[in-house]
Amino acid sequence: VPAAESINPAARRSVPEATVGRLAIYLRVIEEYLRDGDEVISSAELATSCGVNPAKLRKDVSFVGSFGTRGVGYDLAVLRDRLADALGLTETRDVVIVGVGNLGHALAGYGGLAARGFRLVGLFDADQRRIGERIGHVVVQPIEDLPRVVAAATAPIGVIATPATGAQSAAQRLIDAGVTSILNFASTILDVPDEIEVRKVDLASELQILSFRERNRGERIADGGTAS
Amino acid sequence: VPAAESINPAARRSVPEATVGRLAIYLRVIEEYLRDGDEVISSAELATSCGVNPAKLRKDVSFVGSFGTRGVGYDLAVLRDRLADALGLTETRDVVIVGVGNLGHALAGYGGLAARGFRLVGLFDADQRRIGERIGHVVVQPIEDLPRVVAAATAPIGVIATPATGAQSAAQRLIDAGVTSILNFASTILDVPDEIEVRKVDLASELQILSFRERNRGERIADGGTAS
DNA sequence: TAGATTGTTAATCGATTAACAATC
DNA sequence: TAGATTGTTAATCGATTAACAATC
Repeated sequence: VPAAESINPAARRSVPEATVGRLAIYLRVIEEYLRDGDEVISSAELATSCGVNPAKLRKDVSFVGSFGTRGVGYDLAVLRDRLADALGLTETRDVVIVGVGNLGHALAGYGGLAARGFRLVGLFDADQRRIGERIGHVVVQPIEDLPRVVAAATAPIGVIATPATGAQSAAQRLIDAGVTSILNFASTILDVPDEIEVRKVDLASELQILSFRERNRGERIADGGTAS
Repeated sequence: VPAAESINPAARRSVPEATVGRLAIYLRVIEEYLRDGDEVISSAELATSCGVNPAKLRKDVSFVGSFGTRGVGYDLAVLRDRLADALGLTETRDVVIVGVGNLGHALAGYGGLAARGFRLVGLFDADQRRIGERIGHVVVQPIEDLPRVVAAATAPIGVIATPATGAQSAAQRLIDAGVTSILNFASTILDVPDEIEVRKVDLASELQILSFRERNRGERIADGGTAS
């Protein structure tokens, strides 16, 4: 008897973190198949293209719903729409970037943002000399203008692309302005309140992990094999 | 009776993937404490600074060895040396970057590389117009020169910073040249042989994960809380 | 009906963490 | 000796995957 539990709305199964990341990958690969004119795909084929186990793919998709056809596969257009919906890509999300050095420039010019429903609404730098520069259709503003831009945007995500020394201060300014989700490219652990969501991308750490694996080749006992 | 197992060298416990990533973080934070002139630290304090559970930190460190002092803590200099050693940072690792657009520029100019024992030995681009440009002390070369540079380097890590359309071809060139570890910034799943190690950093995916979390605030049932 | 493939259950595997004996 | 903190065990938790009933 499954009982009460399934009635409680708070118990609705939340999508695991790892699954969310993979759904984004599935979505991108699905779009490639659609561009090629395909209409239906099996979990086996899609999983191969995404570099995952078919069972894992089906399980991941099942968190969003069940809209495949047994004996046939998934309708690619339906799958795309449902995943995009689940990932919140039907509405545009605003993004502000703090720090307009090399990395900030790269992020600001990254076409993938707009392609996936993100809109860059602000570029900020503490360095006077960078103020006024135009990147794409956005002009670099002084960091003091951050609160005004955040207030005008709808729940923007803050991206920190400053040097490590400026990262904590950038985070504080973002939080004070009302930002609750931060993507941190600086190699610093940010000290933030619990309710602020932070993700960290650390280039040097990624290289260190690769470096470690290389050194330990062969020492490994049957590992999971993170293929691409 | 623990027996034979502990004798078999292949059974030597390998360091888990997730642990390797955190060791790199611990190392960076330890270096900050050393700069401040500190000499000893408890797992509790270091764990707080790194945003992890003290038990997890001790467990992670124990994969590398046991060199703390009960009742006292860890000697910071010893801990740094052992972690750096375990992560293979005592010897310099060579790095080549394929694709010198905005992101390639950012990576080439990233000071954190040299600071953590990585040496940029080659910059390559398929676009004629970019050949010859000097970034730092490295000059951009035509992609055809890749094999020669890789052959001269010691097991370099290949970084792909091309647009998505050029990523698979870049990967193939790297592999043909003899590279076995690849860090992929392009938003494409690379099709590579099993023995090639690939890590993927996808900016848009990171934003999508943040975006998803934001949308589902409150729906979550007591989650792990990935603090900073 | 026979063949194929999903959706889901249950088993497995690995990672996190509480707890505590060891020991400084 | 008393207090502190490590190193490690064992329990918990969550994620992966094999397997198969459901069903097109």
